[in-house]
Amino acid sequence: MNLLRNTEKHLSAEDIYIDAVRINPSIGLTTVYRTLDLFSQIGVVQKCDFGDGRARYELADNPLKKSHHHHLVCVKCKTIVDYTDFIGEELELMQKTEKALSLKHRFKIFNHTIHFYGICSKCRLEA
Amino acid sequence: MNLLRNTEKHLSAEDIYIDAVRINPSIGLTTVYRTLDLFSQIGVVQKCDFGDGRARYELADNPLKKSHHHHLVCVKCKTIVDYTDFIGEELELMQKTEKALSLKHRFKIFNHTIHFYGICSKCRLEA
DNA sequence: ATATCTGCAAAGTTTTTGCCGTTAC
DNA sequence: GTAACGGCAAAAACTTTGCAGATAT
Repeated sequence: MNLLRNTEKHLSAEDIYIDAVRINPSIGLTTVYRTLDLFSQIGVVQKCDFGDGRARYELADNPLKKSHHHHLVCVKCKTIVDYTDFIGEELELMQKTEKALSLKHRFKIFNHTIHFYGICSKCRLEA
Repeated sequence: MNLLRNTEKHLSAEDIYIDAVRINPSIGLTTVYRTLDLFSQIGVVQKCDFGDGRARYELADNPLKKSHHHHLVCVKCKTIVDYTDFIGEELELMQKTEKALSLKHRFKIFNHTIHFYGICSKCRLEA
């Protein structure tokens, strides 16, 4: 039961497990972790750690596709906002950097993430 | 006992705890976590999750300083390589993006990270 | 028949919480 | 005296592992 991770985005392993059980009620959480780990190692899925102790997963979009986006994280309440501003310019720089790093460190690179960290307006007022 | 996180970089909470105990043997791991959490919320320390289940911490350098760097992560063996290529160009783009995001989402942004994900040469050969 | 896949339960790790004594103002 | 800090032990949360049965080649 492998073909099901075309769901949404920012899903925790448990979210995915819940979805998966709806499709195949006999699936186990272990399998979800194993599959996710495999997928992230071959670059199909991007594992994201936002610092809340729970890993999130999303489809590893090709940076050329318009779904390509990055994240803005509130370090207090852990809210995650997706953004797509300046993605064109970002892509250019990232491709250049990726190329340089691939050569220099002999990595096969298949993805990248950008996180901005800050405090959202709600948390700033509450403090 | 707060003034001690001027150590090196990519330290796990436990690494820091071990260092801290050397300075003040009565300190507890809890305090390390509490202090680190506090520091990361005010932007003094950058909490980094590289996907190995253990959070790392490093001094949140001002992006203008030359210590500013980003990371290249092997998704297999979790090796982390620091890089500083194209940091000048990156900075320009990041500042522009940061400004746009601050306004649009009313965040107070104080840091950003860029991660490239791939497979290192060692792991590629072993597979 | 052999190798791979899977679920369950148990174990492991890392991080957080509750409680209470101590320190600071 | 009251509030903030800090440590210890216990708890919690997430993820991984061992094992045995099932599936596929």
